[in-house]
Amino acid sequence: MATKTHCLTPATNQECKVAQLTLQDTLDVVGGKWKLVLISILRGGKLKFRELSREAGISPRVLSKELKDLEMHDLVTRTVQDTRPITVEYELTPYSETLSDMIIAMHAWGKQHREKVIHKTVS
Amino acid sequence: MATKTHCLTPATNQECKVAQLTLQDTLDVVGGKWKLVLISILRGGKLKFRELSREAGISPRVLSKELKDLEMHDLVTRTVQDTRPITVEYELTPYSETLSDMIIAMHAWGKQHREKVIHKTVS
DNA sequence: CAGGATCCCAACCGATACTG
DNA sequence: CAGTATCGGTTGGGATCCTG
Repeated sequence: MATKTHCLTPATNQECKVAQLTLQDTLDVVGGKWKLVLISILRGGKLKFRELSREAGISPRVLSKELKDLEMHDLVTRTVQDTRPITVEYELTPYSETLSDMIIAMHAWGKQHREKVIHKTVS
Repeated sequence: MATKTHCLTPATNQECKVAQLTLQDTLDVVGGKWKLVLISILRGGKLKFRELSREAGISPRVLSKELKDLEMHDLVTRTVQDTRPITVEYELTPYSETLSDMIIAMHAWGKQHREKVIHKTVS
């Protein structure tokens, strides 16, 4: 095949494959319907389980799973408060800040895209 | 407000909600398992349906659906070639370039994250 | 309140076979 | 080759109830 492939950086097909896998790594960690939304919400500060559930509009069962995943990837911390009844606070880790560029880019794109769609619809 | 795009400091709940919806808009368009991978692959140049299927490791049925979605959002073009048998080429639109920042950020994060995980595992 | 257990439905997705 | 149709497995996720 014609190897005029041009990925993110000029590269061989091999490197293209690697780039693809790298992208998929990212999607494995923060892909899906909720993870980035939750992280985005937590950027506003720590929240309790229930608050988070309400903010995101996500059921407890799914939220619980998502938070476990995020915790496993060192993106959020889970802290049990010694109250009565107990409450649990979730907070972003310093490591989660590495996602900032991505989130900002996605947010910017969504905004831009919405405006484009509106233009198209109106015209 | 132009400086801080996120609700870190004193932002209203309203603005947080809007930010969340904007992020979800993006996820609606390019979220899921395949869309960004396909776009990433097509950055290497136009490809025929089968080539794309092989490159991504995606079944024809799913690929067909994904491409329709992408085409609908003006991210790829579908061009029928007058060959025998006919072939169809898929190519990124100029508009798809607006996703560059996002894809680059995601790629960079995946790379960085993999290295971090390796460190953790080794240590 | 946190979050696990259960039930159940819908979407997703892969494999394969088939048609133009 | 491009793409659809069919089937069947897997996953996602909402609702509800339940316990510590």
